[in-house]
Amino acid sequence: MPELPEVETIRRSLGVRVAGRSVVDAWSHESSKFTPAVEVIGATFSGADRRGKYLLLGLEDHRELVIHLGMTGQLHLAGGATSSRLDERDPYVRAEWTLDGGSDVLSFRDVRRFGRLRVVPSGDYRSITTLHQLGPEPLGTDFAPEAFHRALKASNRRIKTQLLSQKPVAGVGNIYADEALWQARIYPARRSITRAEAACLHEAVVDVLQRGVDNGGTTLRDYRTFEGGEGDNQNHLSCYGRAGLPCPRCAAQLQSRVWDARTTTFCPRCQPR
DNA sequence: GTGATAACCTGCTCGC
DNA sequence: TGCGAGCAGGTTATCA
Repeated sequence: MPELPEVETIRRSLGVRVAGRSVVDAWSHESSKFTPAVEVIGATFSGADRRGKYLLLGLEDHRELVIHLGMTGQLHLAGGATSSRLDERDPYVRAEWTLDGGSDVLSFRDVRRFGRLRVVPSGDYRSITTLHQLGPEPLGTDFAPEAFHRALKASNRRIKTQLLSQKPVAGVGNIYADEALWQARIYPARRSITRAEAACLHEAVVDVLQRGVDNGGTTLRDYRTFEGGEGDNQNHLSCYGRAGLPCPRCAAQLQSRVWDARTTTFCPRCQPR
């Protein structure tokens, strides 16, 4: 499932491929999650940016095409204009944009339809609540340990649930939350942490996300890079998805539990209550 | 305002 | 072999 490293990996490839290209035609699935795709017909892409897990495709008419990949979203640029025949279209493609020249098609494929598209005025995210209220970028200079601790203290929810809320910090999903909490030795269901623990978690969040970016993202099932390849970070995970296996740090058996409808893997010895 | 929970969605795995 | 149940999880809506 695309989290910050996966979206960033896609952004880096996508930006250089679509900048300066105009959209001459578009198609969308009938769901209102995807119909905004056709609003960009006639516009020209200016580049690709990212906030948290949101991909922001700038348009030269001062708008942005905001893409959330959800659980299974994939973006792909294909040559050869293969999209015109409805009966030949991949049944899981939810939107397509035909670029100038007519031979290149940018497609958004999303098997489980958890993804969504939106077109907004540049920088105006008020209509997208989560994006509007998004916490600081973890790999940017605004993400500071003190503010992170204050944000975590502001709520009584479980620490992991708070990380997934995107408010204390942007871009963390289930995989990197488990990895960061394991690295920081913090029990995921804790409802408060000390300043020192928050500083440790801050460092772990930055570390696991940067490692994810460096490894091209984590491919467990659906995630693919813009070129269609797999990431490599799944080969570097210490905790997520390893329930029943020995902890790489202390060899205790990693455990799995469900909190707030999210499966969480943790080490009962390294991450005590 | 806050926290918890259900719903959305479909492929895959597992047990019978 | 085939079928049904359960699971995966990011975001949004709803309820207490």
